[in-house]
Amino acid sequence: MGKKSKSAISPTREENYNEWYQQVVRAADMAENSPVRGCMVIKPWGYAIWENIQAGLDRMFKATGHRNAYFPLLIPKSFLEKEADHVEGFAKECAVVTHHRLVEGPEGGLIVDPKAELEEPLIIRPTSETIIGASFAQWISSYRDLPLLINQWANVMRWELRTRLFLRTAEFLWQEGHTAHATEAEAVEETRRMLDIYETFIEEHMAVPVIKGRKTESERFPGAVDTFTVEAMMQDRKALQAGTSHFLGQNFAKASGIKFQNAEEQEQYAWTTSWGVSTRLVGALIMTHSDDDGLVCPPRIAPEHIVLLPIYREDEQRVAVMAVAEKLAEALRAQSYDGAPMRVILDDRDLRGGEKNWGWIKKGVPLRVEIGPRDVESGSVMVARRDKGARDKESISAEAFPERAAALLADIQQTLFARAKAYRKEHTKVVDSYEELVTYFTPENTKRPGIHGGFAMAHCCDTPDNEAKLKELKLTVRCIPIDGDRTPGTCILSGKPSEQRVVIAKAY
RNA sequence: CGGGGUGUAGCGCAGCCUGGUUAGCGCGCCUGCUUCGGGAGCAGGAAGUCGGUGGUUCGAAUCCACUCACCCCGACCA
Repeated sequence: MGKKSKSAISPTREENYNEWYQQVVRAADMAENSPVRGCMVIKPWGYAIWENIQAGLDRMFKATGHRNAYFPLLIPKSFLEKEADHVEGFAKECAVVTHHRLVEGPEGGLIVDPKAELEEPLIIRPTSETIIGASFAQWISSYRDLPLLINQWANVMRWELRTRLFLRTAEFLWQEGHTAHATEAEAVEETRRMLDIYETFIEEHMAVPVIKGRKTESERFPGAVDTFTVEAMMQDRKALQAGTSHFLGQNFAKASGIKFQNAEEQEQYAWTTSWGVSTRLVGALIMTHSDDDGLVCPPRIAPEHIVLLPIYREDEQRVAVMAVAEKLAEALRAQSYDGAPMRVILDDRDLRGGEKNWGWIKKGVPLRVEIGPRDVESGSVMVARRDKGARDKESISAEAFPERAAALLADIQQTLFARAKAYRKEHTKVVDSYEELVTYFTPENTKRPGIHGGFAMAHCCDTPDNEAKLKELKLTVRCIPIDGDRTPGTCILSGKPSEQRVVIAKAY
C-alpha cells in the first residue's frame, strides 16, 4: 500500500549504525564514492557545509593574526626524510609521483613513458610541515620576523586502507596552520590558543561538545613534542578526534633549518607549531546530531536556514500562495542571523508536498515553513523545527514570523548542543577497576552487539604495557583532559599512582 | 595487507548451483488521466556491451583462470 516505514532512514541507528551513517550521507545528498579508490565526490549540499566551516574558522584564524598562503601539492621525497619520526609516521601511506609523461602503448591506450622518470620522486602531500618549513627557513632570519603565523586551506592525500565518506578518505580537504616563534613559551601558547579556537568553533558553531586534552605518547603526531586534541562522542558512543594542535618544539626547525638571530645577536632555531581540522568535521556533525529521519544541521552551519514550502492545487491558489511566500522570503532575507542575512530557500519545484517536505527533512534544514491556502486566509504559516518530530508543527502569524525566526534558529542551535552534551554525559562513566572497564565495554548480547559503552573516565598511566592491555579491548586513551578533575589516584591497569583520570573509549 | 562477502538499468535486488530463443522484478525517471496540508493510484514509456580480460563450449550473466572495484571483520590511520 505504499506505506513507508516510520523513519526516513533505513536502517535506523539502533539497527545498524554504520549503514545508517552511509544512508544519511546519501539521503542528504552530501557526498558519494568516486571512480577513484578511496576518494569521494563532495556534492553541493555537503560542500556548502564545509564552506560554512571554512568561513567560520577562517574568520577566527584571521582575528588571531594568521594569514593564508598556499604551498605546493608535491613534496620532494628528500624533504619528507628530514625528520625521522615524521618519515616513520607517514611513509606507509604516501602516493608517489615518479614520472612526468605518458605515451601511447604498443597495444593502444597510454603507458607511463619510461624515459620520463623523475630524478627525485615527488610525494603528494600527506601534510605540509616539511615543504612549508623550507619556505619558513627562507622567510625567517631575524627575531623581528617572528612570530610567523600562516594557514593553508588545501587537500592532502593519505593512502588509507579502509575509507568512509568524510570520516576517512584517501584525499581530504583541510586547513593546516603552521607557525614559528622565537620562544618555547610562545609556541606552546600558540598551540593551546588554536586548540581553544577549535573548541570554541566546534562547540559554538557546530554544536558538537568536545573534550580538550593532551594525546598519549603513542597517539602523538609524528615528529611532535606534544599533541593536543579535541575529542567528540558520536551517537554510537565512539570517540572521534575532531581536531589536533601540535607543539613541534624545535624538531622541524632543525630539520628544515628555520633559524633566526635574536636581539642578543645569537643564532637560534625557531619553535614551531602546526594544527588542523579536516572534512572529517562534516562526519562529526552528521554523527552527532542526525536522527533516523536523516541529517540534522545546526543552524550556524546549515547551508539553508529556512525552507519555504508553498502548498496549492489550482492556479488561482498558486498565485495567492506564491505571492505570500515570495514576500515572506524577502522579509526573512532582510533579517540577520549569526551576523549575516538569513539563508532562505523557496522550494517551488513541481513535486508533491510530502516528497518535498521529506527531502528537506533528510537534508536537515533547521526550519520548514508551510504556506497553503488556509494559511494565506488566516494570515499565518505552519512552522516545523528539525530538532522536533517530523509532524510537529506550530502555527505562527505570518507577519510576526520573520521577527521570531532568528530566535527560533538560536534556540535550535542551543537545543542541539544541550542534547549532544546530555548524551555524552549520560554515556560517560567513572571507572575505578579493570573489571569495571571490561564490563562497561562488553555488549549485553555479544552475538548482536548493539550500541554500548561510551567514555570511561579512569586512572591509567601512559605506558606501552597499558596501551597493549587496552588494545585487547579495542580501546585507546583518547586524551588526558586539560579541564576538569585533576584528582590523583591509582592506575587501574598497573596499580601505580596516576596523576589524573583520562578518557578511554573506542575510537574512529 | 590477512579473513569473509558482493559486483546484473540511477538505486535495491532475482536469475547463476543444474549453460539454451528478444535478461527480469521493485523503487526512481518520463508521458497522460485521477489524486493532493503530506513521502499517492491507474495506464503507457525510456533506460542494461550482466565489473573487466582471457579461456571452455555449437552456445556463457550462468562453468574455469586471472584481474579490478566496493562492503564487513582485523591490522594502519585526521
